[in-house]
Amino acid sequence: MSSEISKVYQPQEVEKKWYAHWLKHKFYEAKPNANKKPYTILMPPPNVTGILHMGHILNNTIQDVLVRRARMKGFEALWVPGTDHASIATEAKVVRMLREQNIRKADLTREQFLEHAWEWKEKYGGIILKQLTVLGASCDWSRTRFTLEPSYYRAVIKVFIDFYKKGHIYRGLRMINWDCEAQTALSNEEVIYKEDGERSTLYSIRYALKEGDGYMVIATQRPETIMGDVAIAVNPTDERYKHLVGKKALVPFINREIPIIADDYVDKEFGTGCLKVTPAHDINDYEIGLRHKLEVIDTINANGTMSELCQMPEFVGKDRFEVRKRIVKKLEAEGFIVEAKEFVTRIGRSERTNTVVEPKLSLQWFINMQTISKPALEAVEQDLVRLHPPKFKNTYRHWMENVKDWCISRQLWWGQRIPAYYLPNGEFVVAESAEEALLMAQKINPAYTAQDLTQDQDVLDTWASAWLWPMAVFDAYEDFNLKKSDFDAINKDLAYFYPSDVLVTAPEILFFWVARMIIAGQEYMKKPPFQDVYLTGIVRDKQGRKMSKQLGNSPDPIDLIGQYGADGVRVGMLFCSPAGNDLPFDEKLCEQGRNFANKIWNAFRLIKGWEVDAEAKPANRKAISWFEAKLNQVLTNIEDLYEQFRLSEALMAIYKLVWDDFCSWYLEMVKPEAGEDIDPETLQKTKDFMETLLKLLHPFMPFITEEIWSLLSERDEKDCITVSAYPQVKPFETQILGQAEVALELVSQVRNFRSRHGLSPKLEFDIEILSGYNTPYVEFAAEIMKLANLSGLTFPDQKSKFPLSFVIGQDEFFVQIELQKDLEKERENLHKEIAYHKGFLESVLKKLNNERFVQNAKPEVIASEQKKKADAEAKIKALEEGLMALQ
RNA sequence: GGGAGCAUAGCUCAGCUGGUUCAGAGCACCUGCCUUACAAGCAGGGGGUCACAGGUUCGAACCCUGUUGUUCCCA
Repeated sequence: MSSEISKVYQPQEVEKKWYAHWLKHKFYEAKPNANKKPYTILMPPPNVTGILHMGHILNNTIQDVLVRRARMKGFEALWVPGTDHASIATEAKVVRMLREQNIRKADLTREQFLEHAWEWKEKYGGIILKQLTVLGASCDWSRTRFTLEPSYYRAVIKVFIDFYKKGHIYRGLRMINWDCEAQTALSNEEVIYKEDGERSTLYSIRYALKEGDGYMVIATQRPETIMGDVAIAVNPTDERYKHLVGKKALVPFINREIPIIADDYVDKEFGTGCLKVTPAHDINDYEIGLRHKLEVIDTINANGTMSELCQMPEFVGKDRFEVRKRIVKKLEAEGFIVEAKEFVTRIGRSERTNTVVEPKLSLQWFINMQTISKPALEAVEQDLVRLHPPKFKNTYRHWMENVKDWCISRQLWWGQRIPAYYLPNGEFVVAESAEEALLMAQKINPAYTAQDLTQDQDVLDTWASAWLWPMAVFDAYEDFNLKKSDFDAINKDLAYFYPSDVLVTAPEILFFWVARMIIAGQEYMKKPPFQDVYLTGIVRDKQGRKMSKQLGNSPDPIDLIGQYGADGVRVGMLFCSPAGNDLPFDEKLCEQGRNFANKIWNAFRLIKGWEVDAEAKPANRKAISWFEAKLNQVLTNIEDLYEQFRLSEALMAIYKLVWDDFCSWYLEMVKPEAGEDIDPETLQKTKDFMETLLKLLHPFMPFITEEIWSLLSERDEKDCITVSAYPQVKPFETQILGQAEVALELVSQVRNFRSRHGLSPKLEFDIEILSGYNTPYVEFAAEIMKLANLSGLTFPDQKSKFPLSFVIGQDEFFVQIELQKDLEKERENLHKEIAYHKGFLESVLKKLNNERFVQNAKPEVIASEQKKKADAEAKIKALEEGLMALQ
């Protein structure tokens, strides 16, 4: 035994050493190779603002497993890393940072602000990618991309222009979600609602009718918007108000005359059944307004304060929530309020700033999704893109069939600036550059100069750049010709690596990102950007809560890796993560991963410690043949599991193969007795097996496998497991597997027997076997004797005089040992067993005696029932005889 | 409010076209062991009315209906 090998596996130095080694030899850099098939994975680019959390660990471990396996299987495997500029999140971060330095964004020019933003990005933007190296990510770092770098910027702008020319992009007045704090529009997906709703007050307010003394009572939670009211709506079937439809009411305080209208949207049950219609401040009211051709009165400014249009000077310029408090008091004082009650409602808040989102009519840029989304829906429907697990197909279809236009403008500076240039006459032109825009403008009026043009102040939604990721990472758009709306050339990288093979991401961004990437891929490449989408679960804590910074319930992945090793954390993460299922994370899983690494380490130590006797004859051919068959059987299964993206099951299969079959059975079979040496053939075969197992393990546990690989034999420094050839399935003997199963069951039963009778494992004895089929016991006699510590196995013609026996199937085993104690207990056990089998026999007989069963069931089913009957009868007979012998 | 999914051992999940690969795996648990690869280990063991109620069938964890609970998506 080489004493310098530690008894416990110590991952820390090993991991650093090998990661550096891999990078040094550029093992993970890929380029088009005519002799190999490509295998591509594009990393979902993490936000530059983020730091590594458990979700990243899960997500990137899965990608790494897939790409490492593909690389070993001989593909030109490419994993492209990168980061996303995340416009809102990053801008918010930079604004906050500047505020701490007493700098206000409003005091900076656009250029000055962007300088700060870039500085921030350079400093903190790469943290996650750096952290991924600790996990062992086998990315091609030479291809690291950023969604705001120059060539990517150009791509986004080209696509905007191309879409505009094709008529897919328009500028329009729409009701959008407005973040009053960030002062920007939000997409629907950026508005979040608290799960259980939020408490609010529902006010019932009296509106006088124009004619007579009557009044109507409306219910609202936003009394500050009443000055924007343009109608009162009731349900057309509501008998209470039918007679009022067509009449007029008066808005409190300002006494504007508004019509009373009938609209299906109104819920008779909610509040009083009368709805005040405020098209400027509610999306549903806006739609009612459109149907009834009502005026829009916008009483709230972009920053959330009341505008002049509210006609109440005392409120102008005051925040809407403050105005709500004040106007309630005023309404109360003047007797307008009938009732105020608490209720639970859904309030939309900005994902980034948590401000209550204001529905706002605003001029924004939109992408019309109707037509362009069709090919993307079909791609999934026809399984050109397969979602894993497939249940997401429903969700996807539902979204795509009800897709809404996509608001892509954001009132921010950090991002790709919209390439629209406004002219003094109110028109605008869309162009790649200011110079080009001027030329276009001069076609409208030759007198225009550069000073007459103003570029749109807004930038594009981050997803409007991220959706080009599969193409832009290969610089596809550098060859895009706007004039003909097509590529002049498909560059080598793009031609070779597009489409990618698998996208691994979270279901939360199925629409945000995945769907839109498919749309863009179909639009420009006429091919979806990936074949399989593996949707991971959400990592939750033990109590089932989502892990988040606010809750502080997420362990720091870097600490975990320090504690359990990267391999241990990877394995722990994957143990509990079937695709699409949330995974309740428990540090214990990492512990299990670490323990597994240690087990592998010790198997290696055992083999490494063997002294070889060059003269010794091969002693373990049976064990070797068996393990070879077992290995191939499991490998077949593993391949199948990978095919179905059932990674945690594939890992479990390997885990059991290594721990149970290899360590607990095989190594125990071939292990030389203490002080003895091993024969050369067994040693060689065992090392080969170990290498094969290491290769199977490598995608999951890259570091320990590389370390052992290097220690197992003398190797050149480029001879690394990470670039070795993955094991291929070979045909295997099934017969020997069946025999071994029978033989190993006997070993277990002998151990069980010892345990039941309190016999030491060291006490040797003979076993007599009475079986109709001795082959398995004969073939594996040596292994059985070694593992069960028997002094002999014999096959007599008749029953033994020894009273202690046990039964497996139809086979009886007699233990050659005089045991006086515990006869009573033994009898009890036998009684129990007999009772069980009699019960079982009865249930079988019930079937066989049922005429309808015999008539209807398939012949093979009947045959199997008959075999069950025979087995049970034989077993009962044997057990009863055993019982007799004990009397 | 509309749609989709899920409910199997203490926990996390397998269980394909109904029938011994049908009640399984890993972890946890219990018992005995420091047996010179590994106590981060070895050997053995217990544990589930397959959410509930009906139905179809010779036969249901599996198919159908309803109920309850739960998760997600959309409004």
